[in-house]
Amino acid sequence: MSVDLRVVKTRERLHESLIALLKEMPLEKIKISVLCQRAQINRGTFYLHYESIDALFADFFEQIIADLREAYLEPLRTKSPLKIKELDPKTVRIFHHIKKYESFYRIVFSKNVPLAYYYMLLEQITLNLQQNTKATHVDNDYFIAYQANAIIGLALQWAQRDFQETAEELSEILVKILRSKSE
Amino acid sequence: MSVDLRVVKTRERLHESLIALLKEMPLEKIKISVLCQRAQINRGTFYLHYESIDALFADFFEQIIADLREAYLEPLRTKSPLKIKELDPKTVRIFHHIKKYESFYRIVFSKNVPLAYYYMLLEQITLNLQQNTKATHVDNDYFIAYQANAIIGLALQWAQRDFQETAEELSEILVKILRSKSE
DNA sequence: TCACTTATTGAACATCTGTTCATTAAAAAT
DNA sequence: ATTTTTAATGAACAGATGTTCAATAAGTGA
Repeated sequence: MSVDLRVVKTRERLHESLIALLKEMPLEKIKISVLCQRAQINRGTFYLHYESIDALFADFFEQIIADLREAYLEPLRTKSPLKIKELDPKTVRIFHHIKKYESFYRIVFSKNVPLAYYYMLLEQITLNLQQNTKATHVDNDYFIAYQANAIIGLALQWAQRDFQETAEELSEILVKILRSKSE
Repeated sequence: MSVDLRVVKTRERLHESLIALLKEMPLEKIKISVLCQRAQINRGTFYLHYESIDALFADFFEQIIADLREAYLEPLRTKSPLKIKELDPKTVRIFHHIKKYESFYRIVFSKNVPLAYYYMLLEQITLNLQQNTKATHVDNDYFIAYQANAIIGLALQWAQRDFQETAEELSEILVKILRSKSE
């Protein structure tokens, strides 16, 4: 009753093939036909599993987002919800996460890629913020959206600088910004 | 030495054709072949002007961004740079701008569209913020990136709510958020 | 092990893409 | 008004897409 082994193998081969090709060319240049050739998979079979290269990549990114979800749970074991004034840069996990998967986030943040990946990341950060903050504002959804996008904004800027700074430095910048407003 | 009339006409027809088709189907479903058929333009001619449907749309969006640039200059005629504490919701123009071009921003914020449009909007908001704020932070670029993306974040949330609120309400929410941090 | 279920295959098809090139025709320059 | 310039055309091409369908073979379950 579990998943058919053939399905598992096919998806595995497609995944491996994508990773291999990503080392040779940008995501948008990868053709389904070439991917399948490499993976030794019939092109028609590809469409039984994914509708596009982007959907295949989204499958990967889903796993990465899952890792972010778990990373966020870590600092919350100590105390929750966090208050800005007590916020220690060391409890901020997001930038370490991004650095860990830097090669993926270079793609996720690249111009020719669909906005869908941005939304996937945004959704997870939003969920994390919702759990960590009390609903103090009347317009809480907007407040959360503001914060979540602002954090991604730092990540975008970081990417634009080719990830020169360390994750710790980014965390400190975030904390500094958050504190600078409650002076 | 001005632009050849034929070029102007061709681009005009392509623009009109795109607008017409956007009323029938989402951007990503518009085929170059169909667009050219409608515009009575040879398909090869399309490629003399644009490399893709996305590039054609970007051409439109460029004009819209230009309108945003001008709209931002308006409240600055009174006093500059603005300070948060004096910030009046009526001086915030961004949400009126988005509401004005709502049908375009529904596309710009949609999942299957390239991130490039987001960056175009981000760049303009960033430029506007850079002009309106003094460089108080050491990490000023990050601070600006934080603010600019946060504002777009409000717009994204607004779009997700199908633009139910008025532009004034969004402006007030922004001002409220900015003030709530300097209490 | 054998019968069953179903994922994968290969071939074929219409459509769309991106490009080339000689020809035509529209606009600019004189 | 005529020449010159160059944008637009139409045809043709290889390659990629997305889909269908009967045949095959791999995996499941008894």
